[in-house]
Amino acid sequence: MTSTADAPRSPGRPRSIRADEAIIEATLDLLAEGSTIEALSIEAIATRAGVGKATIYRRWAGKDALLLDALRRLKGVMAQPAGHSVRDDLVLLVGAIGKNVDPRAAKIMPCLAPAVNRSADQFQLYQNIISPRRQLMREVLRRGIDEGVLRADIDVEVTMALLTGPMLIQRVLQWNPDLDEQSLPERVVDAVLAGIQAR
Amino acid sequence: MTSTADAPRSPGRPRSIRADEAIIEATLDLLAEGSTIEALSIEAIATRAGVGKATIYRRWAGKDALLLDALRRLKGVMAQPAGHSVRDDLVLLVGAIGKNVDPRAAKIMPCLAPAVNRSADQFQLYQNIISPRRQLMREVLRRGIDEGVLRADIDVEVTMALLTGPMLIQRVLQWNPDLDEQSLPERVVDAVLAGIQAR
DNA sequence: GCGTTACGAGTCTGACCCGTATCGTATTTC
DNA sequence: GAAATACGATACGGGTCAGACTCGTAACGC
Repeated sequence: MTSTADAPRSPGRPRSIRADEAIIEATLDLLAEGSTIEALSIEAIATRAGVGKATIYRRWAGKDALLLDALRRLKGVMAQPAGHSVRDDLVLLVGAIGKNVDPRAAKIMPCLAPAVNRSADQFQLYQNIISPRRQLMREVLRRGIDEGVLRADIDVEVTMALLTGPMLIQRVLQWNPDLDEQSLPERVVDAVLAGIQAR
Repeated sequence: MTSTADAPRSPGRPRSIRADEAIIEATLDLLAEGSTIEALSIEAIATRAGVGKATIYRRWAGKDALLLDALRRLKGVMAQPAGHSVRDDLVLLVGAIGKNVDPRAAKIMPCLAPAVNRSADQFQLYQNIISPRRQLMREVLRRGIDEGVLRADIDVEVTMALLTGPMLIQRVLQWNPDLDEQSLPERVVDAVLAGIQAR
């Protein structure tokens, strides 16, 4: 991002904040409506935002830079576990997967899958977004171990994948159309807690 | 697909099977090399296949139809569980996730994530590929219940998501770069079997 | 050999897009 | 009010691509 630096003082008309907002919003809207990342054109964004193309190029170097900013805007606030019950905290965190504050996020996420694997930048962006969330879950699991609610010999990293994976493939890929998405967090957490082996 | 119908008998030169193959192969190659679905152009495919554009349009109505056929070709043979140990069968099935006979499949799969959510056709194609695999896993789980190895009260559908999800997000999204992909199937299966709750 | 169809290669029109430049106008500082 | 910079709109050259088409040639049935 270039604008709103600590600017000593510049002459001339200042950049419109409304234009900034409109451009970002238009980008996210178009993505959420089904445009894929590369089908997204600056021209379409400008039209949608009611803005001249030059206004976009004045702020960002190109589509990639704009996308980076737009997606950053999307990640929103992380869910905050209450800290009482380990199970309830896990249900909260699992339920928050792929469910950002911004409802457009759910539609946009699948589009990122290809980008994540092809561009190191996008991969880093993705990791930057999810690694603090992983950390949050890691802490809850560690707390569970400390409190004796969870076994001490579990593999925390694998457990995180166990909790996250089912939710993610369901939200991003609609992996199994017969699975009820709403009750899934609870059922996943309880299944992981209990295990499936007869005993 | 249009060719190789039960054709009563047609005059003129028959369609070249080699061209059919070359076009499909070129399509898969280009996808595996990093082209996204929509960046893929008929022109590029024709050039890569050493084929005229008309030869492609003579067989398929457009890019979508061609892609549908190409991806169908990709799904390959399903892993076949041995049927001795439920755990070993599950490890085999989980290990086979996203690991098709065709090595290009792993590179291509992430590209499909956006398509799956935007086109009903692509969604159906995806479900057609994975639902028999889900069925295979379902049968193993049911067998485990019958044999008393697994508890009778488990939710089979959720358990499948539990086993599949972690592997899929790791292979498709590189969700957690620190997770060792090779040992993951075993660790996932064992964790799901045992559960994580202290007891 | 003749009609038919396919072949690879290439051409052509019409979209669409990028990134830059140039309008006339609006908003700011000095 | 003058200089500077922003604005939306639009035009531009350069590029890629879809699809339909045209070549001259090749392979088949009769």
